Amino acid sequence: MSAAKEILERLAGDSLPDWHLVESALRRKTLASGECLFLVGVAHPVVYFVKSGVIKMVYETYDGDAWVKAFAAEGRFFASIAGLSPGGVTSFSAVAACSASVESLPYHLLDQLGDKHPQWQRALRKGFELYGFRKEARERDLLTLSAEERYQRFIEEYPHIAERVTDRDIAGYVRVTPVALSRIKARIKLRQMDDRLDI
Amino acid sequence: MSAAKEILERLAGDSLPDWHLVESALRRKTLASGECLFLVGVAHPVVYFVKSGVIKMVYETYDGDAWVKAFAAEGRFFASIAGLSPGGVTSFSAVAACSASVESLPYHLLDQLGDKHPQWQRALRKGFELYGFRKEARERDLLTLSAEERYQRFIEEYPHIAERVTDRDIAGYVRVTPVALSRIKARIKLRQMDDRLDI
DNA sequence: ACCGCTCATTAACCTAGGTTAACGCTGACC
DNA sequence: GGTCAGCGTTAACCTAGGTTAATGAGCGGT
Repeated sequence: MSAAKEILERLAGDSLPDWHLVESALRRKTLASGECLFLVGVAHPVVYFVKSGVIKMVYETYDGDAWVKAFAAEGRFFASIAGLSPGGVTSFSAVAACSASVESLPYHLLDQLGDKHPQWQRALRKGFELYGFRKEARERDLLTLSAEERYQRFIEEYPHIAERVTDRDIAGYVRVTPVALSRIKARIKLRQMDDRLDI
Repeated sequence: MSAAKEILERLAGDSLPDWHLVESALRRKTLASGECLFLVGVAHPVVYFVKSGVIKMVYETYDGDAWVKAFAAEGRFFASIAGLSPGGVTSFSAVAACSASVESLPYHLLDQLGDKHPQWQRALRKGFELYGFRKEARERDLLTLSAEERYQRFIEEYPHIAERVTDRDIAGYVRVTPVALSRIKARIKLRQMDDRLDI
């Protein structure tokens, strides 16, 4: 059975009708590390589901830095919400942070299914609710934690992602430069050694 | 006509049935500046609508700083998404940033209306979609802009809020200390004077 | 085996912002 | 009218992180 279906039905709390429509619209794509799924600033009303690997969503600034908005690993849906609504364009790019495979689905199909079946509308609503919940947490981390705390939390919370992406990308997620991240790691290691000596 | 109703029906793209249920569940509350609507860490499945004034949503850290997650002014809905789901607790506090009046609505009513009427489910979904869109923008600002840029963007984008809340709260939103914000303002003013002399 | 690439680390220097403290202003409350 | 508390500003000092550059390790391509 499709992993995506299972996740959506858990969201809806119900079985989802017309799944065959999803099945036939679904496109599978395999990506090498560094390969781009979509670029910032384009109309792209598509929702993705990660089958394997890690996708990073990045904001590129005018002066060439790339900050990592979020990672999506196996079992996660993602999309640029700004790029979903008619006339909207994506607000970030999506790039494979390691070799990955994804499934894609045109958003208008989900929208139609939502209008047709309350179960689907509910699944979508719960999906956005969950998205809002996650964004709240990310916003809180960016507002209230120091760079070092954000790094520590990231590797504790997402070890399965941390071990597969480069330190450079982790730095982009923590919102420091790779140089600063290297210093932070050295600082933590030093402190751990001190702690051991203190016993 | 209720301003909240108008906004919700625009989201749904349709008229909303059973509005009388909302009408009779709605509670109005007036708040003096600094008065608290709800505290962090409590079960609070309530959605608010701002009739007048400005509400600030704040994260309190263990060492006593208060960072401003967001402001909500007239015409905005808000809630702690984490506090909406059964068993969840609010992830921030809501406090009046100036004298304000709000309407409140138990979330379970909206949830029920959503299960009962597709128009409501759609309104809720669109509401969360909009919330996600806003959170995406906030996250991007925190990730890609400097403190000074965040301040400039805030006063340009929300002048009607900036003029009514304290600099202290603006600093909390921009994610700097009040002292640093004062320096930033001085820096900007100095540059503007230089610009004028350069003509 | 060699080249060339990207990545992680380290050092040196610089800057923005945090911290603490002092000062003046305003507005609420006796 | 006097007192007090909170706010915004400024100054002095400190620290975390940005910037630039050099170094070395790993690795795919030839």
